[in-house]
Amino acid sequence: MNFKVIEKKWQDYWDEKETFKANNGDKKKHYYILVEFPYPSGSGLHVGHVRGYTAQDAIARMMRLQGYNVLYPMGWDAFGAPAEQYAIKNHIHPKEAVKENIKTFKAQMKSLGFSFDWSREFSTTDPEYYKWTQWQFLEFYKHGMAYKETIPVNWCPTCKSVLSNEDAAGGVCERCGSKVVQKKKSQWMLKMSDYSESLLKGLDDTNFAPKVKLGQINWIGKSEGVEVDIDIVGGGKFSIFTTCIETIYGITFFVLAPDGKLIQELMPRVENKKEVEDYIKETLTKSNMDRTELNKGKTGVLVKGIKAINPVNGKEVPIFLGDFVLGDYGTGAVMAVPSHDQRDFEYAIEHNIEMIQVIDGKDTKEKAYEKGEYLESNSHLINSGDFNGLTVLEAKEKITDYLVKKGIARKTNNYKMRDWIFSRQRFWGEPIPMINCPKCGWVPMDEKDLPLLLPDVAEYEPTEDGESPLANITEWVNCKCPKCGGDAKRETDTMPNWAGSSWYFLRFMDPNNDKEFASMDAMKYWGKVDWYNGGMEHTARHLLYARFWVQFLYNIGLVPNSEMIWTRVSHGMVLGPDNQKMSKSKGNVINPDDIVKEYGADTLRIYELFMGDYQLAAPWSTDSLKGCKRFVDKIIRLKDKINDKEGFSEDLEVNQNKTIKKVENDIMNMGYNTAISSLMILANSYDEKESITKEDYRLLLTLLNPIAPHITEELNEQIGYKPICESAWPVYNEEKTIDKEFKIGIQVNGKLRGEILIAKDEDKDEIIKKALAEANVQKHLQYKEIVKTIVVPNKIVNIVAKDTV
RNA sequence: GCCCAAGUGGCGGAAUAGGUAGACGCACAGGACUUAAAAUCCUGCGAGAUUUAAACCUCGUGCCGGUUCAAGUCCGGCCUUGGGCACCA
Repeated sequence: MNFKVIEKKWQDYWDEKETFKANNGDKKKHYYILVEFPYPSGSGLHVGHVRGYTAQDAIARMMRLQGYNVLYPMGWDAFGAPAEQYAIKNHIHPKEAVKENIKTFKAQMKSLGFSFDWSREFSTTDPEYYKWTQWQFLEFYKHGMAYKETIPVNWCPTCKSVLSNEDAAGGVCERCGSKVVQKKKSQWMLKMSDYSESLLKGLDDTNFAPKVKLGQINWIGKSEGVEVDIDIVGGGKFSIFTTCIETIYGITFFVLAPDGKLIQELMPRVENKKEVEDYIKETLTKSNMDRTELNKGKTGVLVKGIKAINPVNGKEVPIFLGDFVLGDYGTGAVMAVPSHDQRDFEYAIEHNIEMIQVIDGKDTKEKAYEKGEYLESNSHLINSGDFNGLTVLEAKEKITDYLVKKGIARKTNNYKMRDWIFSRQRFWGEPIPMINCPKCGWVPMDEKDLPLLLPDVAEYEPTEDGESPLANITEWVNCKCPKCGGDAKRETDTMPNWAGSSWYFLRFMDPNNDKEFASMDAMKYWGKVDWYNGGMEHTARHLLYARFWVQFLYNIGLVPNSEMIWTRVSHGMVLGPDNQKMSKSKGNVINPDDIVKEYGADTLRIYELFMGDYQLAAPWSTDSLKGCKRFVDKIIRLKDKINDKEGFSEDLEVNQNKTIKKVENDIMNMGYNTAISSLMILANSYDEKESITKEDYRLLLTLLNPIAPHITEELNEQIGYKPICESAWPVYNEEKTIDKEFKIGIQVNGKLRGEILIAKDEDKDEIIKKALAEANVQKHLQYKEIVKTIVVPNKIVNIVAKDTV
């Protein structure tokens, strides 16, 4: 059988009949299945994409047969640096490059038979789409959620672009791998930090996989603590934030952030100005990553001439600068308690500072006695004035109360999550629709003028000084102020590629709407995305950005729910045959096109789901793939066994019912590999028989159809049925999923000593009688007295016996 | 350093709620069919002791201990690998 012909035939059939079109407002039960839309890179679809799409496709296809109105859409996340880099490298316009790449991707997806509703396809680079991304940005601006600020940002000298903290992870540019440096730049920011608590709480309204939720929680990084005012000897004060107020009596120094405002204010009083200024300068050359590198020395400098006062005991202690304290986290100043914080401990040793132990229970000469440890043992306070003898937990509360009453402290929460740096000095992004007027300042564009199109130019490489390529295009930059009508200039920065992907799942619900980004009716009809799948690498930031975006839209009344994604799961990577991450440099990349050509789409689909636990990484094995090909061949061969009997074969009934149940449950629980294995078992049981009925055969085809849709449709047609995609999913009978007779194990003292055949739900006494009659069981009971007999219904018998002597 | 996940045959991996460990597939070996090969079919396949053979027995799910009639699964303590976050106070 020629799979190339068959696959094409059915793909055309589905296209023609619009089999996978989802209808807004349909009275059927509805279900929204989403996979992350890809960035259409020049290298084409990856076998990793195929794994995720196939899994979601299996759910979509099965649920359609079960009578659901399923929305399974696909689109393109085509803005962003990689598209621009690719275009620069290959000397074509990014618009053209993206168009080409989308064509390739789409053809590849079609060749794999994914049941996407192509009528809803769009790209984030379509003006009809990014018009709404810009419109939403204006909403952020109008609600005070977007602002411009000059901040030190992560700067990639190679890409000549600013990167978000997230993009600069590891001190290295995510895109090109160059070392990231710090640079001051005026940037558009979104006030994401306002949503810290709400993004945390919102997780309760989702059904994300636990590890996904945890990823969100860790990223938000809430810590509850106390902010305390610290007086400076001779006037002035500053605040510190601590989560360990119980150790306040142990303060032996304070550390200020070298890049903070505080040290600048204190500078006139500093005695060793030169030393301090040098240290500040040195710090500013380092990225946050360098500064927070664990294994480096604890650099710092004593600020001479200024001392601070410990508010609980009036003790005067020195102030240091240390680059491990960051200016933009907390208050930019910390209290240091070397006896109870390892980092402070090392700093104290390095700079020869005294230590005071204030919690009992462990020696602190070699190593700090830290929070994790002392909280667990709930030790007592020492050297802490009136609070001596209290347990750590009591002290935490009492000391906080005391300071709050005194009016010098406040209970506060700190979050690691910062505002979202929303500017990119790039050509290939959504232009930010803001106008800078010399008279009126920043003025938002009138929304009726949206979309603000990217100019059609030949030059789109970044400028040397790091300004966006748009800055060079004067005819585009120069404009009139919407407010006063005077000469003004456009913002030349563009949005990050995270922007378009933060709301695309809303657009899929109503993709052709030219009045609004999506109608409330459409969003209410579909509700939340029922099932969202993507790579683990996107579960932290993309998901967080998208949730933030949605929560904001909800707060201004534009979407019906504060969370628009119900279940989020992630799949494991497909590794190369060498068990390493696939990469061109390692030469271990498998191209799905080659596999489709040689083995067919169905075989590839089966293999990608059969290769292992869906949520874990699995290495590619062409040998195993061949095994799946053999399975497909076996399915084809089974057709020759069809006899002319009506209905189902009686002796297959239990196995068939079992398999329907298992396939259904497994697909909904991401147990694709075991679903396939149970289908193999069913196929094997058919194969053992002399002949099977048409109905038997059709059942197997239907069950396999969500995973291998082409060949099953073809065989189904050949035996004279209407297409599976227009038929119903079989319903199993729970009663018939269990054999009438089966074997159970007999144990003596927990060790397996025999097997007996029992009837389903057989009488306990009868089972024991049978068990005791087994020769080997008797042998092991010799010279023993039976103490207890445990019968687990339909599972196992365990006879507990002890020696009679 | 912190957080998360995972460690089961030669390999990928199975094992609803603690109940016969190794399903299913791959690889390998032997056999059948064939002029031959491919394809297909049959048999074997965790380690070990014993035996003509089988039955049977012992050990076995990263390591050490525990709970239980019964542990891959639960508890305590480690080790290793992968991923995430990282001097976040």
